[in-house]
Amino acid sequence: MRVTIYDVAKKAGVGIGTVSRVINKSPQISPKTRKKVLGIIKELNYQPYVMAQGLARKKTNTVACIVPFFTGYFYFELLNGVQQALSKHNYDLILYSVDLFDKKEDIFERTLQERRVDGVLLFSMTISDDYADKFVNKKMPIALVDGYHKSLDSITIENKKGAYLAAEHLIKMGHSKLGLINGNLGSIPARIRLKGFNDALAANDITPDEQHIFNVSSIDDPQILSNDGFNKLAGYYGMSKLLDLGENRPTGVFISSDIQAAGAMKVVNERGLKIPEDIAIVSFDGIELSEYLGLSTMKQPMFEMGALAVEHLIKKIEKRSNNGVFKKLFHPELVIRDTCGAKLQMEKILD
Amino acid sequence: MRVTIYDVAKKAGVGIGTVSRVINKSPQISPKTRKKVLGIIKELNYQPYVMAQGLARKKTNTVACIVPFFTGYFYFELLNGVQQALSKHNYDLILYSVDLFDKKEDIFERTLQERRVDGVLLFSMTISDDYADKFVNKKMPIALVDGYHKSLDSITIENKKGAYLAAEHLIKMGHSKLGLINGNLGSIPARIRLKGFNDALAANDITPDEQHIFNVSSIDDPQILSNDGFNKLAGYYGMSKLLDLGENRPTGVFISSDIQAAGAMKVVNERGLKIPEDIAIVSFDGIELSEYLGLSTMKQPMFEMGALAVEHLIKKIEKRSNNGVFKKLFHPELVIRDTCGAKLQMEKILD
DNA sequence: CAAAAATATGGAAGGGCTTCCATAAAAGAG
DNA sequence: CTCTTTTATGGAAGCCCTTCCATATTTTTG
Repeated sequence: MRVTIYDVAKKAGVGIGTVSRVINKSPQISPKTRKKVLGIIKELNYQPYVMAQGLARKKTNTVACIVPFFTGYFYFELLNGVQQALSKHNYDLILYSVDLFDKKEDIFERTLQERRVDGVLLFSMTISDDYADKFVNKKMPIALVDGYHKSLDSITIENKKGAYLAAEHLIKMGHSKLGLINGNLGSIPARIRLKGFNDALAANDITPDEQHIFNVSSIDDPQILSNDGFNKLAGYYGMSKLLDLGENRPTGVFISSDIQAAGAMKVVNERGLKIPEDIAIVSFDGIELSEYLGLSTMKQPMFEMGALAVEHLIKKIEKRSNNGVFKKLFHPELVIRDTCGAKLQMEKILD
Repeated sequence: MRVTIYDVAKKAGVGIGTVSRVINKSPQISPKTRKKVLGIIKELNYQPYVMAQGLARKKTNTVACIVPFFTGYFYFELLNGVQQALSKHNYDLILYSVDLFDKKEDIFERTLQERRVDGVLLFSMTISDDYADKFVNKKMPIALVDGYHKSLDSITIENKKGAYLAAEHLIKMGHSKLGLINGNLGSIPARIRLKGFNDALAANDITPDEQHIFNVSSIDDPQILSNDGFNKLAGYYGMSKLLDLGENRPTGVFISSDIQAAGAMKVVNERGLKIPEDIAIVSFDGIELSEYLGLSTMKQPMFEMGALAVEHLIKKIEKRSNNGVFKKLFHPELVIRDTCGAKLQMEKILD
């Protein structure tokens, strides 16, 4: 039979309320009693039963993370930050992976109703006004990471500035025929990155060439469209299109995610072209993969974003935060590796 | 106020027991009543409250996954299989990441006592006899994935055979100076892979050269030692040592994990050597990264391993399984990409 | 030293569900 | 149409906690 609070109370010769107060570190317990009860707890190896605590407190000490799992590594690093922050606060993490669109709403519905969790972390996904309202009305704390909704807390990255800096860097490297491989323009990051890209061109008096701008929206292959086009295949396909232009192809390409860049690099290699000599690349995200590939990329501080999201969410859960909508914007940082050509240029200068 | 089973019962004009039975798909409910109650449930948008269910049923419908998180991608793919299998059975996944050793035992203790979960999946970790007994005694189902304990269910990979095949492949490619970069020999996979490697050499009348065998155990840099040496840095360091041998270096190297291979490839490139021309590599694991790097590797069917682990665990949880200890051995499969030199050789032949 | 205030403790009620036992309704048998 | 069996339903008790209210104990104050 399980050891309950009653067993502890009886053995310690106190009431169950007292035991409960000891467990919950209530200040209004005499040191003597506390010590006695703590002794018995250890002796019986008692541990409170979370389900019962949850029922009584109406609190689960658990947070849901909804992650578009299939996409890969980006979330892994975020998750790491999240996990560490949560365990510091003694919260558990329930992981929901979403692949299909309707599954997302399913999970929203469940988290709102079942009350299995005290709060929700939503990664890289959109949320309809409808559900946003539901979360607000039901007072279920939610934070979007790498996603945006006007009435919800969100932690995002300066996408526009990132794209701007990436393009600017390529321009500084001497490229004037600039390409862009983007995700689905239906997604906000894709739209904003396009804007940043265009701004950089404009600021440098470069007229964008429509041919050099690829976005996944024109395609209807579901594999290419998955995850809003932020996938390997889309990168492969996009780069093929650019290379098909022959001499007209761009010489420097900004690719809106590392994962797309991985695919893009593959085609470039397959066609016998050299990176960065023939085509220079700067991408976006800064996942670990970029390091292995030698990708020059705009790095997002993912670990920090995950950790901050947790800190903030817990504040809301524990009502230690005002009720305003919290928005935090992180800045991406240009990490120069091999694909942008900066190192190569530097070597030449030094020679 | 929350919608409870009482609200539904009242509105439907039935008793709470009836509502409960409808929810739990009890057969002994007349179709008429079922329909009526189901209607009200939808109308009130009622959903049972998991904490209360958990308390009453003494069941949580949740499984804990204990993962050595920091290491990386290997677990990501396993997790994917796990997650999908779990959600099919309507179980939730609580993720515990372990970095420090004592944290592991902490989590064991908690899962055993708090009863927050119905079962545990332990990835790539050892478990002491002591804790193994505790799990058995407390009847808490647990399955080890990529780990072994005699009295617990486990799902593992044929490490010896995998290493054997990898080495054999290199030998077939014409290499006779074979190197090995291994993890910490304190870990079982590292020991077994060493054995497989040696067996392959013996079977082909090659005397192993001590100099060509690197294992992390001789080092005391904590970074290199982390995760039993299955990390990038260890690979980098190990390969440096082999390359330091100059003309004496091995021409073909079996590296016991993809992640180490990534580090190893980096040094090889830095030193201006070519893969596979100067050094051929076959590694182990088959994580997604290996694809990007063009690594020839022994692929573990990770998704399947994760999924099977779940299926099995749930059977145990739901008592649908006999009580024997379940052991399943998966077979790794050689995936030929660029680093082993097989493709290159093939091209030469075709020319 | 008594009265008032502050502090510590006991335990009933309540949280939302499942389940068992008792009872009511329906079906079958004679 | 009545009696027995089967099937369907109602609701109390129990799962293990927290919390509030009532009471007991200690400390402070005049």
